[in-house]
Amino acid sequence: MIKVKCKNLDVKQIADSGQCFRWYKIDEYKYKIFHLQYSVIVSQKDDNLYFDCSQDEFHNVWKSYFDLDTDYSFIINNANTYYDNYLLDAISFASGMRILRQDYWESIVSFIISQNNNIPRIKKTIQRLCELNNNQIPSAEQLLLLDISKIGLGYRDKYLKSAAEWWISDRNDILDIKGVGEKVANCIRLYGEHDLSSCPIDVWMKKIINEDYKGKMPNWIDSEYAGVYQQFIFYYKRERSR
DNA sequence: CTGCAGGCCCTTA
DNA sequence: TAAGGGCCTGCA
Repeated sequence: MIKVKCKNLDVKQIADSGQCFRWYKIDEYKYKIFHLQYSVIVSQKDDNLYFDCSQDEFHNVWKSYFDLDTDYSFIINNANTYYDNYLLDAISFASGMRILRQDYWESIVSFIISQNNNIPRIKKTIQRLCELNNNQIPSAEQLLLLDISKIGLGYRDKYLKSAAEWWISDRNDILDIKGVGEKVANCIRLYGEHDLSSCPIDVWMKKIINEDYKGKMPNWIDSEYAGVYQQFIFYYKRERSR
């Protein structure tokens, strides 16, 4: 068991932020998390995180996954320069939010599935997809060989096949994938490439812009941390609307 | 029963 | 920076 002290990290906030779909809640502040070929049980008490894995695995895998080398207090302080009270309220509400460094291919698969979909079904579908492949996200090559027509993907099944073909043909513009538009592309850039300036504008963000920003784009939208600020606000809005 | 959930594709104008 | 209908599925 590894114990790590972490500032600006709240596993519950991350788990409920809609960026990851393979976290399984075991208990309050305790989750089983799958990433690549690894899985770990993580629990949190105050600023301490407990990882049920070896020192080596923590340093090679989970430290990076949780983005522990990024200084979120800097990103949070930088928000003061925008004089945006809604953003500052969201940050104080969700100061443990982080952008995980998820696998690029898994992000492509996950966020294609997420389109026009709800989180419980996204999670269920991804789990069934993994069950077809020894409880791991199938690689592009494996995906092309699998029958994915009966796991509840709906019309998105052909988009996943398109993504697999795109991957194998070694292209690089994700917008060439059928089923990837601007919103999904920005999710892939933010969560899969850790491009913190990418800011997915989904129906919730549109609602926030309309209701809380009077229809005007926030002035931090072109910031190098726009994706992180979006994550604070998205979580804040959704939690308060429950 | 309808409506809808963190969109995108495709047709049409 | 065009607009809008259709789309799989599960759940309220």
